[in-house]
Amino acid sequence: MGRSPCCVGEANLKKGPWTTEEDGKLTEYIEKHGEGRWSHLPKHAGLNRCGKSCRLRWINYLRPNIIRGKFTEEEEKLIIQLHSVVGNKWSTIAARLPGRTDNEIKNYWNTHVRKKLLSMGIDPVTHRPTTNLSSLATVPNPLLAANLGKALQLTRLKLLHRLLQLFSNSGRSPAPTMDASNLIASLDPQMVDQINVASPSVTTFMDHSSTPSLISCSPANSPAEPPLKPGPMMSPPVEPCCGINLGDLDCDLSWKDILE
DNA sequence: AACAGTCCCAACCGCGAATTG
DNA sequence: TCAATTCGCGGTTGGGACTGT
Repeated sequence: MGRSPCCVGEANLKKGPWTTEEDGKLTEYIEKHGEGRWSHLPKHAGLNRCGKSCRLRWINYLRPNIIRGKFTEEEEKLIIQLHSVVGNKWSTIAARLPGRTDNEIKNYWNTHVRKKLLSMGIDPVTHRPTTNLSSLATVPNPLLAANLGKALQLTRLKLLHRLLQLFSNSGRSPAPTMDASNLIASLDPQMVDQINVASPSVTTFMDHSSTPSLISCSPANSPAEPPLKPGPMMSPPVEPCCGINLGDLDCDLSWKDILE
């Protein structure tokens, strides 16, 4: 059903950063009465704030046992691993990182991990090697950007070559993937000529207009804790396409494999 | 020192789910 | 059963801190 915006009609409610006095009032009230009934809390605690704002302040900042400061390597690894399973379910991820809040993890992801993965050529959404040049272009490192040109051309070529090998091995005509035609279009024409010598069917990609999605593999390892429900970012069970099990195909196409 | 650009994070917003009456 | 209310979540933003020129 949803609801109207929080605290609509409540005039003059304070917004913005909390003062130490407000923090004190909120902490004192919750220590006395416990969490919950957030909509009534501000009135009873003597705060001129929206209940929602109080809840957020408590959960993300005032609650005891909150760990503040830099994330450890172990935490970062765990976040990446969990994200690959559940996607942007920050609260689910936070539940497995004691002392960390969903907001903190979300911020950390958006400011650090995302960029780190992109700079490694990994799509932070799918956790797969990215072939999307626009996402690579967002990598802030100018050195990386400067070196991208030739390296990317080579990488695209290898990726295409590998795809073609897989398709030809299957005995089927190549069904273009989401980015295959874009890859071709972005290639240096001379390079396309070169791969045409080795794999004349490359340019047949260009004639296709349909664009099936690339497939993600299920994560190889999941936490030992109760099984996590994959989030919406995870691909549905892999369906055979053109008689090929694309799941297997995609698993075979690891980034390392492509580059080597 | 001054300014511009970028980074980072606390807090806000709006939505759907869950609960209540 | 259903509308109203409350809660919790994920996306987004504002502005202070930091860095480079």
